[in-house]
Amino acid sequence: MPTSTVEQYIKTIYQQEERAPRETVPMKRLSEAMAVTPGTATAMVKHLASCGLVRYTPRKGVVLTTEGQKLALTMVRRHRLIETFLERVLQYDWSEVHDDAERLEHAVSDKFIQRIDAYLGFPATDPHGDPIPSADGSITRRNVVALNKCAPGDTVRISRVTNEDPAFLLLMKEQHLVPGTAVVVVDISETAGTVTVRYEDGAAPFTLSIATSTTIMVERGSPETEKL
Amino acid sequence: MPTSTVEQYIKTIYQQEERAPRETVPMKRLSEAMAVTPGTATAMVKHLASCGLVRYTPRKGVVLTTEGQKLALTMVRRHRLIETFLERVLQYDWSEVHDDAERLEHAVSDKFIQRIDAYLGFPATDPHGDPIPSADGSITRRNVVALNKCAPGDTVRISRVTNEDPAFLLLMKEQHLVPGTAVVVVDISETAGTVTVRYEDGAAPFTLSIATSTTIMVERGSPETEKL
DNA sequence: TCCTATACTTTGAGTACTCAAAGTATATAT
DNA sequence: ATATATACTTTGAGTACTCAAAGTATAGGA
Repeated sequence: MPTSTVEQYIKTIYQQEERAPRETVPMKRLSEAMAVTPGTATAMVKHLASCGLVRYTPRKGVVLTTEGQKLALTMVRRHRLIETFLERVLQYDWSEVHDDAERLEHAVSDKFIQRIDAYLGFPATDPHGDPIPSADGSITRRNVVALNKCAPGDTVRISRVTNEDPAFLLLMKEQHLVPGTAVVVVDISETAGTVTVRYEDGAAPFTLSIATSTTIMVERGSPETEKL
Repeated sequence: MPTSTVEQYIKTIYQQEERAPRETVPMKRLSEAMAVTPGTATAMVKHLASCGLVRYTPRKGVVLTTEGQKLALTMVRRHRLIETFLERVLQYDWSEVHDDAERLEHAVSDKFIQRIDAYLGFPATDPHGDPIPSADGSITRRNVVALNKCAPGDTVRISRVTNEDPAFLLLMKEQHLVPGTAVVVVDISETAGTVTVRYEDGAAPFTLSIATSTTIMVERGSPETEKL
């Protein structure tokens, strides 16, 4: 039985690997993501290696083993199902779900997760559009790009919002920039560092920084095109 | 912020005080209830006293302070609301709810509890008939007696089942001996050590031991009488 | 009154984390 | 080739628990 601290480290390493695939995760990034000192991260990583959850190369970094990936996907599944449950059933706003899910995911049983999965009708994604791994650990990755990688004129549909900042999520909801919404890219200005989008229904256009737009993942192609 | 270990000790002391009111809880009972060695209980109790949660008299025992009672009632409220939620929403059997609730109660936020309370329609009791303390810590105690304290011929309604053994709870459900059910006491035999009850609808009577019958709390008076 | 069983406390040590601070390796710039 | 910044590791110590085992107080029986 892994402790909840171990679960949290493994999940964090998974998220760091996701952000930069095919690279080892260095101690600096891990310790910052876990909000601990580098020495603590080193000590923990040695322990994780002795448990067979990661492969650790001193002064290089760490990668998850197959077993580590399995545990990570279990935790991601728990986290995302709990987030979905909090939003859909207990009326949390999508900006509020993260912290509570972070604490609950280490306390729930497999039975609890199975039951909320069934209660929610086996959802494919959480409120942020993140895919929910299945019980056997498989995860479907959709073909998405960051909003800032689109070209002016593109019609795109918002698929995921990976930024967890509650204030940002609140703003996004106000502007209806949530998974499922279709928008047209009006302008991307490297000079101003901004991205402007407009809505198909003709509402006032909205501008955000390129930095934050990297956290908005979209599917290319208008909804109409896909229907063909 | 109390740790979940502290929360668990306080809740356990509360339950022991409930079982024998107006007495201090000795270390032996506490250490057994917590499944730790007596030395561990002594050390912890000193810590709880230094936090102002209990009053501790060496070699006598421990009593909750007002602050300790407040924390205990918070934990009892959480536990019972979670149990109710697991049974009513996630389709757990009442014999299964305890263990999951025991782990979740230390991980949930106040907001989570508020939302569950509202979602369930502010229930007064949990699946075992135990009263759920309100958010301000008040608890309504109904006037109940143990089944073995009744007299043959009494018509009683089951109010609480304080035995947590899953096998026992499963049997009780099979026999419809759950909170709300009205039964007539047929016979109490001190010699045989048994209590026999029959159902008002004429189903076959059921016999259980006096020892287990002490965990079944009932209200005296037939439902008809109460309607007057 | 003394004796003994029992309950209780104390002590020393171990686990699973954490940090601060000192020491070491490495990439890069000069 | 050497210096330096940075990343990283090691060490020593602290917190919050836990147990085993040794020592102490107390109630009740002889």
